[in-house]
Amino acid sequence: MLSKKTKYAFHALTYLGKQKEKTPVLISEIATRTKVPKKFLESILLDLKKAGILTSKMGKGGGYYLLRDPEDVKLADVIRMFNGPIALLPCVSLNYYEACDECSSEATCGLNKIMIEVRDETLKIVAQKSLKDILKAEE
Amino acid sequence: MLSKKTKYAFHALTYLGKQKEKTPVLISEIATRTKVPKKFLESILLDLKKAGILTSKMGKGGGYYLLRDPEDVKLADVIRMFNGPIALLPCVSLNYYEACDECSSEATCGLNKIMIEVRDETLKIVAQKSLKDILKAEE
DNA sequence: ATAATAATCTACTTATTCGGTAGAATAGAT
DNA sequence: ATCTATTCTACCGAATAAGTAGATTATTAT
Repeated sequence: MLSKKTKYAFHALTYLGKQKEKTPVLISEIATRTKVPKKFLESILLDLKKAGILTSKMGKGGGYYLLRDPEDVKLADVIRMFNGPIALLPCVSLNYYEACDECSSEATCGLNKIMIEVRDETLKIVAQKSLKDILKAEE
Repeated sequence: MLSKKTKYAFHALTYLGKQKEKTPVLISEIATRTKVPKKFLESILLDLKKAGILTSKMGKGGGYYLLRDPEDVKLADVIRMFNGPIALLPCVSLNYYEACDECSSEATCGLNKIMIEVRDETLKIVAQKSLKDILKAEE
């Protein structure tokens, strides 16, 4: 399951992606409209900024807005950032690989093989679909 | 990611599935051979017994053994039992469904639609593959 | 300059889950 | 009876997730 943080990140990104103008949107506006707790949202937006997906402007007239093109914000980026591995086991993860303590060899582990299948099918969707696809599906 | 408990359950089931004879196997044997902490393994085996996948015999010569045919132990059964939902969001789960607090309507939620895709692809593998497939892949 | 605005940073708190342990109770075999 | 081995109840510590509070810093308008 995705953490609430991850889900909230998607909600916030979707809200920002819907804006016609690329003018800054207040944290508090995003919070009330997406129903995400404001203070919790703050740290999420900050992470998205550090990742170069959003940027912000301080002071009056400030707020957050999308920096990257929605097409270039892949679901996998957001999931990895807030949720960690996409694979179901560390020994099958591309970005967070860790050897299995129990298995003597991955080559002969049946579970390993099947979990690679699951990973690949999930990645097929999640690494190709982007914020743009979410926005398109909302129309 | 799957919890260690889930992974351990698969290891134990695989070990039992490999037994030629259907004679009871000691918890301690399963523990040492699969490298799963014995006491933790106990509770896992107990859950598998309650689910009707394993059964046990007490006293001398006792232990655990498979009750169900390996083909009838789907990966999805084990994952749901120890890890919960297979879907990535509650609003997309078949067995653990919960409405989304933030979304006004699932019909118009773009994230929801994509996560249904992910769920279906994962289920395609995990609800069809069984312990038998794990065992086969080990050979 | 200064006041108002709004993001940023630091540091908690609280709840939940995970991984694991201890020990008593119970049942079966000899 | 006694030994063996499973079952059951309850607990513990650590990590993580979720959320809160308040001070600080940067920007803009007046």
